[in-house]
Amino acid sequence: MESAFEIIAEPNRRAILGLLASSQRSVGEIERRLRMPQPTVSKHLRVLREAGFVESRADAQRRLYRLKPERLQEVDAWLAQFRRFWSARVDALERHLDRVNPPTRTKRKTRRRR
Amino acid sequence: MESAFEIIAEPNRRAILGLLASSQRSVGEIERRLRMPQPTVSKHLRVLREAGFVESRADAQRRLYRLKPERLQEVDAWLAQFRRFWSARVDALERHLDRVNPPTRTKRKTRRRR
DNA sequence: GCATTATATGCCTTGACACGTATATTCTCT
DNA sequence: AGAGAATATACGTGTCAAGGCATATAATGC
Repeated sequence: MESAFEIIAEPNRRAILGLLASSQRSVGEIERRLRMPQPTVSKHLRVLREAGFVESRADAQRRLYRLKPERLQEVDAWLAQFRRFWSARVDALERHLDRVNPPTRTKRKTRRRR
Repeated sequence: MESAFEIIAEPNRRAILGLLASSQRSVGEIERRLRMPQPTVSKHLRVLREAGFVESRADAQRRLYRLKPERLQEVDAWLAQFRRFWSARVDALERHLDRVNPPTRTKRKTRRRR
C-alpha cells in the first residue's frame, strides 16, 4: 500500500483526514468525533503517518496528529488531466455532458435504451 | 466497490482513465498501448463502466470507450477541503510547511527523536 | 454458414487488508 | 512505586478483489 490512492480509498481514513483538515487532533478526539474504536483509529493513523499524510507530535501522554498536504497534492496533480472536462466553462461543460449523456426530457422522442 | 476512491485506487484503472482523458479508445487500443492482457482490460472497463467513469458505444465489432467526468468530480470535490493547504500562495505554503515540518539544520541543537 | 476478429465472462487461486478483542507500552500524578 | 489514562501493537479471522487462463459471445466478410 504505497500509492496515495490506495491510502485514501479507505473511508475511515478519509474521515480522519477530513477532520484533520480543520485542525490538529489527538487520537482520543478522533476516536470520539468519528465514533470509531480506538485501535482502529490508531491503526489508520499509523498507515497515514507511514504514508506521509499526517505527522504526530507528543503532548504528554497524548499524541497530536496533523495533516501533511504533500501526498494529497499527488492526487490533485493526477486529477489535473481531467479538469478540462469540467472546469472550462459552464456551457462547455454542458456541451460535453450533452455529448456524453444525451439530453432527456427536452424535445426528444427517442428514449435512451438501457 | 462503490466509492469513486476505491475505483481509482487500482493502477491499471488509473492508466485507462488517463488514456481516455486524451480521446476515446477501443478495447484493443487500450490493450496495446498499456500492454495489458485483453481480459484484464475488459474487466477493468467493466468496473469503470458500472461505476459510471466511462461509457461505451458500439462500432461494428469494437467498442469505443470514453470518459464520463462526473465521478472524478467527486474526488475533486473531496479534495477541495484540503486545497487551502497548498493553493494559497507560495509563501503561505512555506509558512505552512515550516509549521508542519520545522526547519532542520538551522540553529537547532535538539535532534528530533524518532 | 464459416472462419476470423473483437470483446466479454467464468472459474480458481492468491494476497491484502480491515476489524475485533486482548494486551502491551508509555506517560502522569500522587 | 503504583494506579490510571492515552495510545500502540499482536493475533486470529473473514472478505473481497485482482490476475491468469480458458472459453463464450458477437459482429464481420467471404
